[in-house]
Amino acid sequence: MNTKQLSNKKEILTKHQEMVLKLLEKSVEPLKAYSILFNLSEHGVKAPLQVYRALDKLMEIGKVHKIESKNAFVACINSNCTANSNAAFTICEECDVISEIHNNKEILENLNYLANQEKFKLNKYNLELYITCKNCLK
Amino acid sequence: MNTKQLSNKKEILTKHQEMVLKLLEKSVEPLKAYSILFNLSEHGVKAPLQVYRALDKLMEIGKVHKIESKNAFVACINSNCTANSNAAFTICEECDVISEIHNNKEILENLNYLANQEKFKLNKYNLELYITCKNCLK
DNA sequence: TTACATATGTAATATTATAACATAAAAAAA
DNA sequence: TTTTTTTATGTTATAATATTACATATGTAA
Repeated sequence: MNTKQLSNKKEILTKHQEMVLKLLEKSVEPLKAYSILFNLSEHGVKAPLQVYRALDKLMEIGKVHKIESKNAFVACINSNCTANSNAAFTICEECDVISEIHNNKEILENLNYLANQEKFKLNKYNLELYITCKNCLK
Repeated sequence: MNTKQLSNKKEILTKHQEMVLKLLEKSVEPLKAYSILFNLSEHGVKAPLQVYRALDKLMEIGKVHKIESKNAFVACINSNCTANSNAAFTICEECDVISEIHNNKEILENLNYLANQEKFKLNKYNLELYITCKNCLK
C-alpha cells in the first residue's frame, strides 16, 4: 500500500464529478440536474445519467446536498466536509433565495435527544425552513 | 349567512379530496400520487391532475403532508390540524418505515430562536430524519 | 493475467408533475 | 333573481425529473 492509496480516496473526483462540483460552487443558487446538463453539454456531458451519477457520488461524499422540495442541488458550504451529512436550509417563500444553515449544534443535540428517547439511531437529517427572509420583511 | 357557511370552509371537502384523504388515512405507508390515482381509478379519478389538485388542497389545509425525499404523501396524524403546518418525519433507512413525529416543542423553539437571531420569519418547516429504527437496531 | 470492482456511454423508458383550455357548479354581489 | 366572480372539474397533451438496462472500458487487487 503506497501513500497515494492511503490518501482519502473520496477526494479523487472523476472529470464529470469535478465539472459538476465546480459549476455548483460558482452558482449563487441551487441548480437542477437538467440545468447542469445543459450547462455542461459543450464539455462532453451528453446524457442525464452522467449528471445524476456525478451528483450521486458528490452527495455520497458530502460535497453536494439536494434541496428535496425543489429538486435542486447545491455545493456544501462546509468546504472541508467529507461525509454524507446533515443539511439545513432556509427557503424564502417571497424571493426564493435559498441559504444553507451552518450545522447548528442545538438542533443536532435536540434531535439526538429525541432519538435517544424514541430509541432510534439518527443517521442524518434534512431540514428545510420555509421563511420570509430579512430583505423581504422590510 | 347560515351556520353551514360559518363553519370552517376548509373542512368541506370535495368528493375527490375526500377520497384521497380517506385513502391516505387508511394506508400504513405514504402513498405516491400515481398509486393514489390507480387506487381511485375505479371511482372516477381518471387523470393525474385530479389527484394532484386534491393533494394540493389537502396540503394547503394541513390534512396531508408530503415526504419530499420520497415524493410521497401521508395524512397528518394530528387529526384536528387545520392549517398548512410544520412536519417532521423519521425514515428508517433499513426497512423504509416512515413515521410522523408529533410536533416537538423544543425543535420549534430552537428554530424560532434561530429565526430571531438571523432576523427571518419562520413560516413552516419540513424535517426528514434518516434513521435506523428501534426494530432494525435489534 | 485473471478477476473484480468501478466508471463511462448510450438509448430507451419510467416516474412525477404541470400547462392549457373548455366547461360546470357554487357563492357572493348587484 | 340574474349577473359576476370564484372555485372546482374534465381532458389532452406535454414538461420535468429520474432510472433501467446493457455494452464497453478502465483501474485496482489478487
